[in-house]
Amino acid sequence: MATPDAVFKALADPTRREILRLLRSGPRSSGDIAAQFDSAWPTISRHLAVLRDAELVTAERNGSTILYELDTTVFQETVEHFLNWLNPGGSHGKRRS
Amino acid sequence: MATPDAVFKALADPTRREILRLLRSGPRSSGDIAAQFDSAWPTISRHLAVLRDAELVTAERNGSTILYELDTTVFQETVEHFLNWLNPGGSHGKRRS
DNA sequence: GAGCTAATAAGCTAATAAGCTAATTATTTC
DNA sequence: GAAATAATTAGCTTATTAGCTTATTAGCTC
Repeated sequence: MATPDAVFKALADPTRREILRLLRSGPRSSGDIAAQFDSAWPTISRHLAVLRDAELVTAERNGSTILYELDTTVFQETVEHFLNWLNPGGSHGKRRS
Repeated sequence: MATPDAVFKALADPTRREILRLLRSGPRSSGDIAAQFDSAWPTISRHLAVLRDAELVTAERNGSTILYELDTTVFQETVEHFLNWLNPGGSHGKRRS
């Protein structure tokens, strides 16, 4: 399992969140993703590595390209766990002691 | 509203998450919080400032001390918003419902 | 106001992370 | 195997952040 550190840190960058958003519509290749941004290709590649480490995306080679795919399970588990951890007895809605 | 940047960045540090955990049991003074950690007092004070900026805690002066209190609403809103944003058609609460 | 305590701000150092360009590793194609 | 394309890794620079120590602000007590 990815650590909360890795997950939250990965999400703290707007470019990376934008990459995740881009992947909502389906898997895309690294180059395809990089083409959507102004940053240089290697820069996006490194962002993708951070997202991979955090297990927010999965990468799979498909012939000559590598397809990245959104995976929200780790995020959801991290958040759920963290909410329970923060507010053990409580409701999930609003804080209400 | 605190930006997602601020919220996720604040949560990316284990010391800060531990501070939040500590505040589950109720409001505490800065000094009281700092006493629970090995780090120097000003260091914890700065972590608290980061948490304040992210609106994950609220600070209220109470006589000579300042009381910090956990506030989970921003976190919950950020996460909820982000999940919807990520997974527009999908379920929000629990994955697989 | 002087003295005391609680907390933050300022200033510094070391480590981490983002961005670039150039070089390297895979994979397909000829 | 050489050439071409896709993607990552390496190396560098700059900016941010965590940690410390010292200095300053805010409130209380006398």
